[in-house]
Amino acid sequence: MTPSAERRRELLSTAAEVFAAQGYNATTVRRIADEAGMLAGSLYYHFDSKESIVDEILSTFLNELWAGYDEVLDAGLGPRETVEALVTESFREIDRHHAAVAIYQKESKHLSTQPRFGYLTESQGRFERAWLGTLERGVAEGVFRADLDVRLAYRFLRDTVWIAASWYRPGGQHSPEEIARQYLSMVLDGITPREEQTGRDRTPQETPRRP
Amino acid sequence: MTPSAERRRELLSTAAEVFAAQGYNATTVRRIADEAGMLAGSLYYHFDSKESIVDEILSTFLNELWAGYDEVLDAGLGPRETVEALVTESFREIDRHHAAVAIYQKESKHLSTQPRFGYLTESQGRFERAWLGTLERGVAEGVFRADLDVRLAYRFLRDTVWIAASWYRPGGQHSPEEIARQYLSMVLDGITPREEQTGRDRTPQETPRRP
Amino acid sequence: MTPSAERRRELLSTAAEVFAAQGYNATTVRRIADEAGMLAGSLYYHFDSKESIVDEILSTFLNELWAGYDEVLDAGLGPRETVEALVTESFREIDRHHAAVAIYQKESKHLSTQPRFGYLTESQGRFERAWLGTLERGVAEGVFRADLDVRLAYRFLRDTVWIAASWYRPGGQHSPEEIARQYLSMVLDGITPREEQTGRDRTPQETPRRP
Amino acid sequence: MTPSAERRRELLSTAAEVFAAQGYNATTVRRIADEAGMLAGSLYYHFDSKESIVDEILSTFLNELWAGYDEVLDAGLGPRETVEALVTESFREIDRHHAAVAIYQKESKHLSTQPRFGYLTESQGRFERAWLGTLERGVAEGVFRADLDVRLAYRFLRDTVWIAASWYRPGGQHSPEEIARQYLSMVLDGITPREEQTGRDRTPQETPRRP
DNA sequence: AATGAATGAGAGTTCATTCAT
DNA sequence: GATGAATGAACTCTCATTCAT
Repeated sequence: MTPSAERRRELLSTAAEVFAAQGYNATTVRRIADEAGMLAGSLYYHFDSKESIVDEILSTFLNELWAGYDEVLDAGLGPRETVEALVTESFREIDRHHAAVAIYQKESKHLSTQPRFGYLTESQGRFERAWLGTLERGVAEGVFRADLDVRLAYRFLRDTVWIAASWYRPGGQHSPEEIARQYLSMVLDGITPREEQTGRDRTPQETPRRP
Repeated sequence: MTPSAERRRELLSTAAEVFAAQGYNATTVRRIADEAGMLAGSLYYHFDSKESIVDEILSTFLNELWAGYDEVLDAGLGPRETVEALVTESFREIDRHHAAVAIYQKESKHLSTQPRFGYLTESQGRFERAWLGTLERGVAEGVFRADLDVRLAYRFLRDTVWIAASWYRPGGQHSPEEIARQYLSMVLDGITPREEQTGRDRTPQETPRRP
Repeated sequence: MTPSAERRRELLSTAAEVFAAQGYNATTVRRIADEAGMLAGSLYYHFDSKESIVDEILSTFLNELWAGYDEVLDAGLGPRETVEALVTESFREIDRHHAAVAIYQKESKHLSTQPRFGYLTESQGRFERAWLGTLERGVAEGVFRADLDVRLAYRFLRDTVWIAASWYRPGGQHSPEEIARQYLSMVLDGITPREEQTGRDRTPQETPRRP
Repeated sequence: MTPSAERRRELLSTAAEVFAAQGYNATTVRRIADEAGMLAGSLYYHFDSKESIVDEILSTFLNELWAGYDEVLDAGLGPRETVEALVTESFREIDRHHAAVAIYQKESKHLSTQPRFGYLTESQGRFERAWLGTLERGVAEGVFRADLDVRLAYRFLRDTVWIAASWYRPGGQHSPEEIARQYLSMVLDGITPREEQTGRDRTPQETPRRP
């Protein structure tokens, strides 16, 4: 990585942190520059515009996210295992890119109205297809409840996972895998006890962290 | 209701709609005024500032919300029934004040840093106590799973419900009670089938709409 | 005086008080209306504009002022007695119209640039001629010091008198005549003792208040 | 002096000129910017607000003024000489900072109500103590007339001197020292001739300009 | 006579952006 | 690579004024 690219990455990381904390609109480019130890004008040596900064933050994040997702989706897992793997992968992304995820969560609806951010809408579509497909397959195979409103369940799962970015802080007491397991146990089995439940064999297994 | 108060309510409703759609910061008072069919300056005959508009939107909403919540919390219900009633009440509030809820969801973190919006923080505290208490009681009584991480479950339930305001549109095909029932069935029983499940008696009953 | 004219006079008095206290520009017509117990718009039933309010305040004041001044100037007094009478008359005007005087003092320079307030400039001219003439006559007659820079002395006297409006409050411990006597003693005799001074016969006599 | 500080000084000087000519409230920042050859927004690169501009103008002026006054007050002069030196110093300040003095004269009453301008009130207090003390000392020592109402004389001297800023223009035919001499001769000896007056020895001497 | 609601011009201020140095 | 100074559009808000009632 060239030194220039390294600086760029630093700046993007700083900007993401500020955007996540204050919101895109409420964040001034001056504030970002302050945080990076330079003057507002100097940022324009590195980036075209404020917009192109979020753009790069979000697209970088989504590229990585889909690399992980596609690996899961192409692995030929069953519906339940797919759900478990997608959720776990999501919490890992929150762990690694929590600022980008928070921005994505808060601003994507607003930003996606602009052509430049068309990929947000596109990504949302892939998202929807992946989840809906998995859920429908699970219902068909009897792995998920027959009376499930899959569209509602899709929104439920989607929101449930990403909203965690609003409170999750990396380095806390729970690893992303731990949080994923807890979430999955609630979503898959519910918060009320299952009488016949033996525990171990129904609770989602820990997915090993990839190297 | 005096015509003046009626006009005020109309304007607040218009403003709430715009705030919810575009975000507080991204919304100009000109836009609100446009939508209300007047000039930007004219808004200031009715309100002190843009801030006092959101303030009134949010505090009105929270007052109504807590009226409903308190009724539930004071009813002496069991933990499971309390959760059901709170979730149902929440979806009703989303139905009635979907714009206010969306604003609350998106902006309260940011706004609550200002003293004027201290009641947001306060409300969040009451919220947390009500939910945590109910969950803990449920675990103690064996109504909820013993291995539940209640703090995590609290966040899960809280966010899961409110985030629905971001996609819920009143007058759609599902009534708030219907959506609440579906959500509750996922949260309480999970999305995987329960072998011994008799269905009817474990699925949350429809809570009758209050007159 | 018709009741309408009476109300008008009240409003003008109220307005003058506020203008004097806060300055013309800094005073909002709403503030005046508040003070008068009505709404801002209602003032426009009585007056054409904010400007016409000051206009009426100032022109009324100046008319009365010049009535008094002209009486003095036409009385055929000597220069010293003329100065004494003008100063005394001025302090009486400050006593009666202290608000108008304060406005005149603070705003006339600014207002007189507008054609509508041409009479302010005109009045200032008459003022200057009256004072300068009196001073020159006094110097010629040996009543005032021969080395006097009359233009400087004119400004000195003019400012010295009117500036008192900025701190004078009617009903205080000194009557206008008393203040006039003190001022005149400073201006005419200076603040250092005159060796041969017998006091009584050199201190300006109290001018009897007109009925 | 750095070029930046120099620019700042220029802008302050321009602003002071406009404030003095039109009054603080009546002056728009657009007008100041015009006069400075820039756009309104550009002023905010140099200053926080319109208020902070007057603030800097007034506080800079008062600092310099009190430097001069304190030198006089600490010099151990007699009361008459102190009055002469203070008046002379004042006219020099009017000469150097005529715009700031005019602003001080017109706006300080209004501005001093704000906490930020508390130093105006404070300065007025020091002013009062300095003048009153000197006058009282003079009366006690027999240098000033025994029948002097010192509070009245204080106001008289204070206002008389500063009001001159409203008409004084630097570079006119009279030097500040010349005007001070004339003023002092009126104030100390009065405008009527003193029979026994020897002239030279009682007229205030020209105070040499400090290097 | 007065109200209530609005107008519209313009105020102070913010901020993304530019560019010569 | 970064600075310092500026731009210009847009923003929130103020206020004198209007007018139907």
